[in-house]
Amino acid sequence: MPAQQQNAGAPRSGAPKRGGRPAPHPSPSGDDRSLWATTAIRSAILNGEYSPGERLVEASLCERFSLSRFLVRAALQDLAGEGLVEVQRNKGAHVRKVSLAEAVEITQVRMVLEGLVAAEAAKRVTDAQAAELDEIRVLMRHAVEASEFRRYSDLNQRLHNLVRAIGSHQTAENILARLHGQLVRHQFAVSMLPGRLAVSLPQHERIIEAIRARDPDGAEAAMRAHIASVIDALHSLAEIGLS
Amino acid sequence: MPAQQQNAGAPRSGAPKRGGRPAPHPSPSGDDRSLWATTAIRSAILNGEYSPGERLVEASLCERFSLSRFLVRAALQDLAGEGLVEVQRNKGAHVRKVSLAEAVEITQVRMVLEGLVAAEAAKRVTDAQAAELDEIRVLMRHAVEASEFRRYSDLNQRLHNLVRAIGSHQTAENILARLHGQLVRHQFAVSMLPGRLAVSLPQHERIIEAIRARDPDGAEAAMRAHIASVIDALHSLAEIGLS
DNA sequence: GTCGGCATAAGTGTTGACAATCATGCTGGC
DNA sequence: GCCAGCATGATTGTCAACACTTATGCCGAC
Repeated sequence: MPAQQQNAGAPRSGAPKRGGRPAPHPSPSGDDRSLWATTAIRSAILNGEYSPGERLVEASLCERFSLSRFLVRAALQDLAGEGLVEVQRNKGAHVRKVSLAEAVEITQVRMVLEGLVAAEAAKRVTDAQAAELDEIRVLMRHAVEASEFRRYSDLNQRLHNLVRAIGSHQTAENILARLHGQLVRHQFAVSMLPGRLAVSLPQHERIIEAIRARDPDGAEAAMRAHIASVIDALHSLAEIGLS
Repeated sequence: MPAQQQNAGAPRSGAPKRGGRPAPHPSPSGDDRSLWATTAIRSAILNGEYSPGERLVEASLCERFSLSRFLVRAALQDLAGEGLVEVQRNKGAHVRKVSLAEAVEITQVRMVLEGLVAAEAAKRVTDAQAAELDEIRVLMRHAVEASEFRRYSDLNQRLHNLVRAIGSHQTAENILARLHGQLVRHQFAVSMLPGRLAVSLPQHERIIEAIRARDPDGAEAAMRAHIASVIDALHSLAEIGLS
């Protein structure tokens, strides 16, 4: 994925040398270390152990994860394909830094894709799945009443995952998974905006209702309306100055 | 530059199962062979020189493109990330075979993404771009009147490219480019269906009109309607038995 | 004849070393 | 003091050889 803007960035004030990384060794060996290497580095990035723009030196990664350089390189190439890191020839790999404008673009794409998936879900939903949707709705209401941010956020994730599962659209799911990784950071900020919870709940309820009613167009519209409001929230983040 | 590496690669016994590949050497050397390797193998696949499901043996590719195994492997991994090839551990790489069901999924995703891009295009179109759109419309009409399939197909491509350019949506464009590569074969078959030309023209005209009228919702709807009809065509391909 | 098991070939996975390139600090002249 | 140019260290790019896995064909037992 070509980045539109190269941040030729001056070395930021942040510490280039970190005292010490966690250095976890849950399974440094095994049958398929290639897959594990990619997974390990990916989750390190997603957990924020490497910040956006930070350089990923192959030798350091080798040491930290007890991997050969071969595997590290393969993993970095994979992650570059996922849009999580960016590699420049002879310059090495960096954690990709997504600007707010890019975050908006990504969310727009999410909007239309999740809309598609929601429509498919409305066509295919089974009674059991409908019941599970309803269960999530109830739990969400309780979470909002109790103002439990964390719980609501988990339910939000669970709802979107369930909708994707019901929709069973491999192609869309793959792309969504890729995009999701690229803006974990931004999404977190959005969910923290004041009043977001109360705005979000009725939108989610409308999505659930449309799918339960097996109304594809309604489900797509509801999903798009929901994510459109996330985009608005992103823009207001820009005004506040966070990103 | 460096001493030209000779690929001592494959001293195997007579292995050419095929009469012979074209074996083009337009630029076997240069400054960045890594990128060239990926490009070369990709276009070989897209040109149909390797058919879906066919195995891509590293040594053969080395010989054919005069590349080291290292570069071939890197290229295959890249193409796997693009969804053009599929690699199985210890089993090697194959040209990915997209089933008709997958082609439908991909086209559905294209539908919503191109819809998004069309809407953006309607918001941003300049007068000069509007004029170019109109030019394409005129040429399309002439092509249909003369029943010039090939010319119409080119114009179709040109129109979609122009819309993407106007829309300026990097994220959507990247995904669309990836998806496009995955179904060049199917798309060709669709455009050959009888009557496709006459059906397609008014749809394209509606897209052009909506963008020229700076009507985002109309543009999105028109684009979606157009690609939805391509999906119908794909289904009818299934009935005929082609794929 | 056919089926299981072994020997061998074909092909991929991985490694360590070396070359090329980029970043950095130093020297010397002005 | 400042800048060009070189020496040097750090980091990535590439290779050729080797290790491992999977496929293929042969052989003998039944």
